[in-house]
Amino acid sequence: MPKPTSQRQLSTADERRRTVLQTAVSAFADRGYFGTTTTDVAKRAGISQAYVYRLFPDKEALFVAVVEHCFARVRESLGDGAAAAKAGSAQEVLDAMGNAYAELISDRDLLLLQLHAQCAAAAEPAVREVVRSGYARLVEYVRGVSGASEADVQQFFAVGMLCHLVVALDTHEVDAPWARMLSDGLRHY
Amino acid sequence: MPKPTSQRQLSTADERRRTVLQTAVSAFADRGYFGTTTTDVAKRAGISQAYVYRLFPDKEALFVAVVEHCFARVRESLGDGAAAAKAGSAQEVLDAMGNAYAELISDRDLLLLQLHAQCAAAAEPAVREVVRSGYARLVEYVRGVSGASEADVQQFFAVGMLCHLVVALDTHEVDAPWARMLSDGLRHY
DNA sequence: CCCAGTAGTGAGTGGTTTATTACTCACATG
DNA sequence: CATGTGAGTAATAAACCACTCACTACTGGG
Repeated sequence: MPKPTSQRQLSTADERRRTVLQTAVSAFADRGYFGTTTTDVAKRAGISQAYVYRLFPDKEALFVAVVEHCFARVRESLGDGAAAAKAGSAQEVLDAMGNAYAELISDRDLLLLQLHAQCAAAAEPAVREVVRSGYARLVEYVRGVSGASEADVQQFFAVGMLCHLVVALDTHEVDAPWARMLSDGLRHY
Repeated sequence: MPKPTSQRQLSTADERRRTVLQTAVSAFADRGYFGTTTTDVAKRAGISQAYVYRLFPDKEALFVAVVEHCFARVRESLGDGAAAAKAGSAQEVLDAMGNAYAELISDRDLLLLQLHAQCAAAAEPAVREVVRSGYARLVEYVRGVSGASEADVQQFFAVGMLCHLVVALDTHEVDAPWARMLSDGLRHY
């Protein structure tokens, strides 16, 4: 969509790929891998649908790249949290990372994409692979940097999964005991 | 698919609706709401695609019915677990229910459908509604029958969500520390 | 100034998908 | 055995989707 009047700024393909990756997060966050069309992704990125196929070989590769990008952001955010509690006890480090994660996923799209990636992982081998290796990195990092027990690390991820549920259901807009029970103590911004 | 040779057994529409509901669980379990076609559902049920639309007004209503059916089965299985530990402490009742749930979801399809329902809940209001009320019933039932603290009930569901992750990723076929850390102590059959 | 290479698009193609319609067949009842 | 009703389907409409290709527009280097 070149604007004929203003001076045009062509990006390099690499730059464009990065911006498409970012905007594709919110595209896929809505309806997941199967429910999102490449046209949706193109529209959000402000490019033509055809150009999506110049930047990525096919829809699956695009989705995989988006998922990987999200895992990288999560990993980065956990790192920030850990850095903020470097000298603390194992539990303090876990808390700090939980906090950082909570802040990160105040961007609802990012969390929903994690959830959709998990769903698509069950159906598409390529997605399963990237989600597995994503969680592998996260689990090993959390265990290593916190020094917490395996059980505590497991608990840490269990609570993370609970976050996915409460965000997907938007329980905080439900005023009922069951909703409060599920989301109690989970930080959100 | 009437076999012209053998004598034909027509079902009533209600019977048929029930069998379609059951077989549709495994159809939707593979690729979720958006990734599964009504033809897939029809094939598994052994009826024509057109007849799916006689039995259910549209795809969304079908999916909602399937989700509701699954929640009913989960609720039932928790009830069985609770009955088996009627006189026990709160924690014993929770454990018994966890066990019953683990046994129930040794049927992988049932668990995957829960996961896909959660994903679709984020996009489709009708699905969100049924998933919300499904979890509402489960949470309130677990809380009531076990008498456990709110924190313990929350923990119970957090572990349930962790089950969704390890099944979606098939971690038990991955031989690595991170996979064992996530799935350790989770019963499976 | 020209030209090679890259950014980017319009206009499709072939295959699918949801949903409808018009129809056939089975069966119970009087 | 005529007939009404519900079970079930084949065929298709209409929209949509992943992916392709031929093409134009911009830009930097010689």
